[in-house]
Amino acid sequence: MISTRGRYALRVLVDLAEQGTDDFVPLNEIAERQGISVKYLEIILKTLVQNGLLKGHRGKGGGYKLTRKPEDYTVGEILELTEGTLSTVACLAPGAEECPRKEQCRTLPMWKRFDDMVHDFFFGMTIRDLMEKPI
Amino acid sequence: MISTRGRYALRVLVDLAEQGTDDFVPLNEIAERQGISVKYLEIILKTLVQNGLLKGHRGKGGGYKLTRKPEDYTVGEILELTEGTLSTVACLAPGAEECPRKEQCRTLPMWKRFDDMVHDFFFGMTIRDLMEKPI
DNA sequence: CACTAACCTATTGACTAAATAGGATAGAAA
DNA sequence: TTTCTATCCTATTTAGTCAATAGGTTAGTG
Repeated sequence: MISTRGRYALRVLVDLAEQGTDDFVPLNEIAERQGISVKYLEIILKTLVQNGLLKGHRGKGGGYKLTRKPEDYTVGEILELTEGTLSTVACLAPGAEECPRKEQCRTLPMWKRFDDMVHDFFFGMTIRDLMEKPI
Repeated sequence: MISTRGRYALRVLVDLAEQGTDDFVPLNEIAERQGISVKYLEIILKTLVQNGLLKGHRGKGGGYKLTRKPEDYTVGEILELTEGTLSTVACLAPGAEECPRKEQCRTLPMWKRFDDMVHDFFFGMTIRDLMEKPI
Protein backbone atom coordinates (compact mmCIF):
# COMPACT_ATOMS: atom_id res chain seq x y z
CA MET A 1 0.00 0.00 0.00
CA ILE A 2 1.20 3.43 -0.95
CA SER A 3 0.56 5.82 1.92
CA THR A 4 -0.67 9.38 1.80
CA ARG A 5 2.89 10.70 1.86
CA GLY A 6 3.73 9.33 -1.56
CA ARG A 7 0.33 10.03 -3.01
CA TYR A 8 0.20 13.60 -1.79
CA ALA A 9 3.75 14.29 -2.95
CA LEU A 10 2.82 13.22 -6.46
CA ARG A 11 -0.29 15.36 -6.47
CA VAL A 12 1.63 18.41 -5.31
CA LEU A 13 4.26 17.99 -8.01
CA VAL A 14 1.64 17.60 -10.69
CA ASP A 15 -0.18 20.61 -9.29
CA LEU A 16 2.98 22.70 -9.46
CA ALA A 17 3.73 21.48 -12.95
CA GLU A 18 0.27 22.41 -14.15
CA GLN A 19 0.56 25.98 -12.90
CA GLY A 20 3.03 26.46 -15.72
CA THR A 21 4.73 29.36 -13.97
CA ASP A 22 8.28 29.91 -12.86
CA ASP A 23 7.15 31.85 -9.79
CA PHE A 24 7.08 30.40 -6.32
CA VAL A 25 3.67 29.02 -5.47
CA PRO A 26 2.65 29.35 -1.80
CA LEU A 27 1.68 26.14 -0.09
CA ASN A 28 -1.69 27.35 1.11
CA GLU A 29 -2.82 27.68 -2.52
CA ILE A 30 -1.67 24.18 -3.33
CA ALA A 31 -3.20 22.79 -0.16
CA GLU A 32 -6.54 24.37 -0.89
CA ARG A 33 -6.62 23.15 -4.46
CA GLN A 34 -5.73 19.64 -3.35
CA GLY A 35 -7.86 19.60 -0.24
CA ILE A 36 -4.99 18.65 2.05
CA SER A 37 -3.89 20.34 5.28
CA VAL A 38 -1.04 22.81 4.96
CA LYS A 39 0.67 21.50 8.05
CA TYR A 40 0.76 17.96 6.82
CA LEU A 41 1.99 18.95 3.39
CA GLU A 42 4.82 20.92 4.96
CA ILE A 43 6.23 17.72 6.37
CA ILE A 44 6.02 15.98 3.05
CA LEU A 45 7.48 18.81 1.01
CA LYS A 46 10.37 19.16 3.41
CA THR A 47 11.75 15.86 2.11
CA LEU A 48 11.37 16.98 -1.46
CA VAL A 49 13.17 20.26 -0.79
CA GLN A 50 16.00 18.58 1.10
CA ASN A 51 16.56 16.24 -1.82
CA GLY A 52 16.50 19.00 -4.38
CA LEU A 53 13.27 18.06 -6.11
CA LEU A 54 11.69 21.32 -5.06
CA LYS A 55 12.95 24.74 -4.18
CA GLY A 56 11.40 26.55 -1.26
CA HIS A 57 11.49 30.27 -0.69
CA ARG A 58 10.38 32.10 2.44
CA GLY A 59 8.66 35.38 3.01
CA LYS A 60 6.19 37.30 0.94
CA GLY A 61 6.14 36.08 -2.62
CA GLY A 62 7.64 32.85 -1.41
CA GLY A 63 6.44 29.31 -1.88
CA TYR A 64 7.63 26.28 -3.77
CA LYS A 65 8.68 25.64 -7.35
CA LEU A 66 9.97 22.73 -9.39
CA THR A 67 13.70 22.47 -10.00
CA ARG A 68 13.34 20.42 -13.17
CA LYS A 69 11.03 19.96 -16.07
CA PRO A 70 8.04 17.69 -15.35
CA GLU A 71 9.33 14.98 -17.66
CA ASP A 72 12.51 14.77 -15.60
CA TYR A 73 10.75 13.55 -12.46
CA THR A 74 10.00 9.86 -12.44
CA VAL A 75 7.15 8.64 -10.28
CA GLY A 76 9.46 5.94 -8.98
CA GLU A 77 12.01 8.30 -7.53
CA ILE A 78 9.33 10.34 -5.80
CA LEU A 79 7.73 7.28 -4.27
CA GLU A 80 11.06 5.90 -3.09
CA LEU A 81 11.88 9.22 -1.50
CA THR A 82 8.61 9.55 0.34
CA GLU A 83 7.73 5.92 1.02
CA GLY A 84 11.08 4.29 1.51
CA THR A 85 11.69 1.38 -0.79
CA LEU A 86 9.35 0.06 -3.47
CA SER A 87 10.41 -3.51 -2.72
CA THR A 88 7.49 -5.83 -2.16
CA VAL A 89 9.16 -8.13 0.32
CA ALA A 90 11.62 -7.44 3.10
CA CYS A 91 14.30 -9.78 1.77
CA LEU A 92 14.57 -7.80 -1.47
CA ALA A 93 14.73 -4.38 0.16
CA PRO A 94 18.03 -2.54 -0.15
CA GLY A 95 20.17 -3.12 2.91
CA ALA A 96 18.36 -6.32 3.86
CA GLU A 97 20.49 -9.02 5.36
CA GLU A 98 21.16 -12.02 3.14
CA CYS A 99 18.44 -14.60 3.49
CA PRO A 100 19.95 -17.98 4.35
CA ARG A 101 17.13 -19.69 2.49
CA LYS A 102 17.44 -17.78 -0.74
CA GLU A 103 18.77 -20.75 -2.70
CA GLN A 104 15.91 -23.02 -1.78
CA CYS A 105 13.11 -20.46 -1.50
CA ARG A 106 10.33 -21.28 -3.96
CA THR A 107 8.77 -17.85 -3.81
CA LEU A 108 11.83 -15.63 -4.22
CA PRO A 109 11.92 -15.81 -8.04
CA MET A 110 8.32 -14.64 -8.17
CA TRP A 111 9.01 -11.71 -5.86
CA LYS A 112 11.99 -10.75 -8.00
CA ARG A 113 9.93 -10.76 -11.16
CA PHE A 114 7.24 -8.74 -9.46
CA ASP A 115 9.69 -6.20 -8.11
CA ASP A 116 11.17 -5.73 -11.57
CA MET A 117 7.73 -5.17 -13.01
CA VAL A 118 6.86 -2.62 -10.36
CA HIS A 119 10.15 -0.84 -10.81
CA ASP A 120 9.73 -0.62 -14.58
CA PHE A 121 6.22 0.71 -14.20
CA PHE A 122 7.00 3.52 -11.80
CA PHE A 123 10.37 4.53 -13.18
CA GLY A 124 8.95 4.55 -16.69
CA MET A 125 6.39 7.17 -15.76
CA THR A 126 6.98 10.86 -15.15
CA ILE A 127 5.12 13.80 -13.72
CA ARG A 128 4.43 14.97 -17.26
CA ASP A 129 2.57 11.73 -17.92
CA LEU A 130 0.27 12.59 -15.04
CA MET A 131 -0.52 16.12 -16.18
CA GLU A 132 -3.88 17.02 -17.61
CA LYS A 133 -2.41 18.33 -20.81
CA PRO A 134 1.29 18.71 -21.58
CA ILE A 135 2.00 22.43 -21.61
CA MET B 1 4.90 -4.54 1.21
CA ILE B 2 3.74 -8.13 1.54
CA SER B 3 4.00 -9.18 5.18
CA THR B 4 5.15 -12.48 6.59
CA ARG B 5 1.59 -13.73 6.76
CA GLY B 6 1.15 -13.85 3.03
CA ARG B 7 4.67 -14.99 2.34
CA TYR B 8 4.58 -17.78 4.88
CA ALA B 9 1.17 -18.94 3.68
CA LEU B 10 2.50 -19.32 0.16
CA ARG B 11 5.54 -21.21 1.35
CA VAL B 12 3.41 -23.61 3.39
CA LEU B 13 1.11 -24.32 0.46
CA VAL B 14 4.04 -24.98 -1.85
CA ASP B 15 5.61 -27.16 0.82
CA LEU B 16 2.43 -29.21 1.13
CA ALA B 17 2.10 -29.48 -2.63
CA GLU B 18 5.65 -30.73 -2.97
CA GLN B 19 5.11 -33.51 -0.45
CA GLY B 20 2.96 -35.10 -3.11
CA THR B 21 1.01 -37.12 -0.58
CA ASP B 22 -2.66 -37.28 0.26
CA ASP B 23 -1.93 -37.86 3.94
CA PHE B 24 -2.21 -35.13 6.55
CA VAL B 25 1.13 -33.49 7.17
CA PRO B 26 1.71 -32.32 10.76
CA LEU B 27 2.57 -28.67 11.17
CA ASN B 28 5.75 -29.26 13.13
CA GLU B 29 7.28 -30.95 10.08
CA ILE B 30 6.31 -28.07 7.82
CA ALA B 31 7.51 -25.52 10.35
CA GLU B 32 10.87 -27.21 10.69
CA ARG B 33 11.39 -27.48 6.94
CA GLN B 34 10.46 -23.84 6.48
CA GLY B 35 12.25 -22.53 9.55
CA ILE B 36 9.17 -20.83 10.96
CA SER B 37 7.67 -21.14 14.45
CA VAL B 38 4.80 -23.60 14.79
CA LYS B 39 2.79 -21.21 16.90
CA TYR B 40 2.94 -18.43 14.38
CA LEU B 41 2.07 -20.72 11.50
CA GLU B 42 -0.98 -21.97 13.38
CA ILE B 43 -2.43 -18.49 13.26
CA ILE B 44 -1.81 -18.19 9.55
CA LEU B 45 -3.12 -21.62 8.65
CA LYS B 46 -6.26 -21.05 10.64
CA THR B 47 -7.39 -18.56 8.01
CA LEU B 48 -6.65 -20.98 5.24
CA VAL B 49 -8.61 -23.76 6.93
CA GLN B 50 -11.58 -21.54 7.68
CA ASN B 51 -11.74 -20.54 4.02
CA GLY B 52 -11.48 -24.08 2.78
CA LEU B 53 -8.06 -23.83 1.20
CA LEU B 54 -6.68 -26.40 3.62
CA LYS B 55 -8.14 -29.22 5.60
CA GLY B 56 -6.96 -29.71 9.16
CA HIS B 57 -7.21 -32.92 11.12
CA ARG B 58 -6.54 -33.34 14.83
CA GLY B 59 -5.02 -36.11 16.85
CA LYS B 60 -2.33 -38.61 16.02
CA GLY B 61 -1.81 -38.90 12.32
CA GLY B 62 -3.37 -35.48 11.93
CA GLY B 63 -2.05 -32.39 10.26
CA TYR B 64 -2.92 -30.36 7.18
CA LYS B 65 -3.55 -31.20 3.56
CA LEU B 66 -4.54 -29.35 0.41
CA THR B 67 -8.15 -29.42 -0.67
CA ARG B 68 -7.39 -28.76 -4.32
CA LYS B 69 -4.75 -29.42 -6.92
CA PRO B 70 -1.80 -27.01 -6.80
CA GLU B 71 -2.76 -25.45 -10.11
CA ASP B 72 -6.14 -24.52 -8.68
CA TYR B 73 -4.71 -22.14 -6.08
CA THR B 74 -3.90 -18.69 -7.42
CA VAL B 75 -1.27 -16.70 -5.62
CA GLY B 76 -3.63 -13.74 -5.74
CA GLU B 77 -6.39 -15.40 -3.77
CA ILE B 78 -3.97 -16.54 -1.10
CA LEU B 79 -2.48 -13.10 -0.71
CA GLU B 80 -5.88 -11.44 -0.55
CA LEU B 81 -6.96 -13.89 2.11
CA THR B 82 -3.91 -13.39 4.29
CA GLU B 83 -3.02 -9.78 3.57
CA GLY B 84 -6.37 -8.18 3.04
CA THR B 85 -6.64 -6.40 -0.28
CA LEU B 86 -3.99 -6.19 -2.98
CA SER B 87 -5.05 -2.63 -3.80
CA THR B 88 -2.16 -0.21 -3.88
CA VAL B 89 -4.03 2.82 -2.69
CA ALA B 90 -6.84 3.20 -0.16
CA CYS B 91 -9.28 4.78 -2.58
CA LEU B 92 -9.24 1.69 -4.81
CA ALA B 93 -9.66 -0.84 -2.02
CA PRO B 94 -12.96 -2.72 -1.95
CA GLY B 95 -15.39 -1.04 0.40
CA ALA B 96 -13.66 2.31 0.21
CA GLU B 97 -15.88 5.33 0.25
CA GLU B 98 -16.24 7.22 -2.99
CA CYS B 99 -13.50 9.77 -3.39
CA PRO B 100 -15.05 13.19 -4.09
CA ARG B 101 -11.99 14.11 -6.12
CA LYS B 102 -11.98 11.08 -8.36
CA GLU B 103 -13.00 13.02 -11.46
CA GLN B 104 -10.20 15.54 -11.20
CA CYS B 105 -7.53 13.35 -9.62
CA ARG B 106 -4.47 13.22 -11.85
CA THR B 107 -3.01 10.16 -10.23
CA LEU B 108 -6.04 7.89 -10.06
CA PRO B 109 -5.70 6.57 -13.64
CA MET B 110 -2.12 5.53 -12.90
CA TRP B 111 -3.14 3.71 -9.72
CA LYS B 112 -5.89 1.93 -11.63
CA ARG B 113 -3.48 0.77 -14.30
CA PHE B 114 -1.04 -0.36 -11.66
CA ASP B 115 -3.67 -2.25 -9.72
CA ASP B 116 -4.78 -4.07 -12.85
CA MET B 117 -1.21 -5.06 -13.56
CA VAL B 118 -0.70 -6.37 -10.03
CA HIS B 119 -3.98 -8.24 -10.15
CA ASP B 120 -3.13 -9.89 -13.44
CA PHE B 121 0.29 -10.89 -12.18
CA PHE B 122 -0.82 -12.57 -8.98
CA PHE B 123 -4.04 -14.11 -10.23
CA GLY B 124 -2.25 -15.47 -13.26
CA MET B 125 0.13 -17.45 -11.09
CA THR B 126 -0.62 -20.63 -9.17
CA ILE B 127 1.01 -22.74 -6.50
CA ARG B 128 2.06 -25.18 -9.19
CA ASP B 129 4.06 -22.41 -10.87
CA LEU B 130 6.00 -22.03 -7.63
CA MET B 131 6.82 -25.70 -7.20
CA GLU B 132 10.30 -27.01 -7.79
CA LYS B 133 9.17 -29.53 -10.36
CA PRO B 134 5.59 -30.28 -11.37
CA ILE B 135 4.77 -33.74 -10.02
C1' DC C 1 -6.53 -43.69 29.14
C1' DA C 2 -2.50 -41.54 27.25
C1' DC C 3 -0.79 -39.19 23.65
C1' DT C 4 -0.95 -36.21 19.76
C1' DA C 5 -1.79 -32.28 17.02
C1' DA C 6 -5.01 -28.96 15.59
C1' DC C 7 -7.78 -25.26 17.54
C1' DC C 8 -8.75 -20.98 20.29
C1' DT C 9 -8.07 -16.61 23.05
C1' DA C 10 -5.31 -13.29 24.83
C1' DT C 11 -1.28 -10.45 25.28
C1' DT C 12 3.08 -8.22 24.26
C1' DG C 13 6.49 -4.91 22.33
C1' DA C 14 7.86 -2.47 18.76
C1' DC C 15 6.91 0.20 15.08
C1' DT C 16 4.41 3.20 11.66
C1' DA C 17 0.72 6.30 9.67
C1' DA C 18 -1.46 10.49 9.69
C1' DA C 19 -1.85 14.06 11.46
C1' DT C 20 -1.81 18.44 14.82
C1' DA C 21 0.49 22.20 17.60
C1' DG C 22 3.46 25.79 18.35
C1' DG C 23 7.09 28.23 17.54
C1' DA C 24 11.60 29.97 14.88
C1' DT C 25 13.66 31.88 10.86
C1' DA C 26 14.24 34.18 6.54
C1' DG C 27 12.68 37.37 3.20
C1' DA C 28 9.79 41.26 1.13
C1' DA C 29 7.33 45.43 1.59
C1' DA C 30 5.75 49.37 4.27
C1' DT D 1 13.09 49.10 11.22
C1' DT D 2 8.93 47.24 11.80
C1' DT D 3 5.35 44.24 9.94
C1' DC D 4 3.67 40.75 7.47
C1' DT D 5 4.36 36.49 5.12
C1' DA D 6 5.36 31.81 4.33
C1' DT D 7 8.77 28.36 4.83
C1' DC D 8 11.27 25.71 8.19
C1' DC D 9 11.83 22.92 12.48
C1' DT D 10 10.78 20.01 16.69
C1' DA D 11 7.72 17.63 19.32
C1' DT D 12 3.55 15.16 20.46
C1' DT D 13 -0.65 12.51 19.86
C1' DT D 14 -3.78 8.87 18.57
C1' DA D 15 -4.70 4.96 16.52
C1' DG D 16 -3.58 0.95 14.31
C1' DT D 17 -0.72 -3.01 12.60
C1' DC D 18 3.08 -6.57 12.57
C1' DA D 19 5.19 -10.47 14.29
C1' DA D 20 5.21 -13.02 17.36
C1' DT D 21 4.67 -15.72 22.11
C1' DA D 22 2.00 -18.05 25.86
C1' DG D 23 -1.12 -21.10 27.65
C1' DG D 24 -4.93 -23.63 27.55
C1' DT D 25 -8.90 -26.56 25.07
C1' DT D 26 -10.79 -29.91 22.03
C1' DA D 27 -10.91 -33.69 18.91
C1' DG D 28 -9.07 -37.92 17.29
C1' DT D 29 -5.86 -42.25 17.41
C1' DG D 30 -3.82 -46.39 19.43
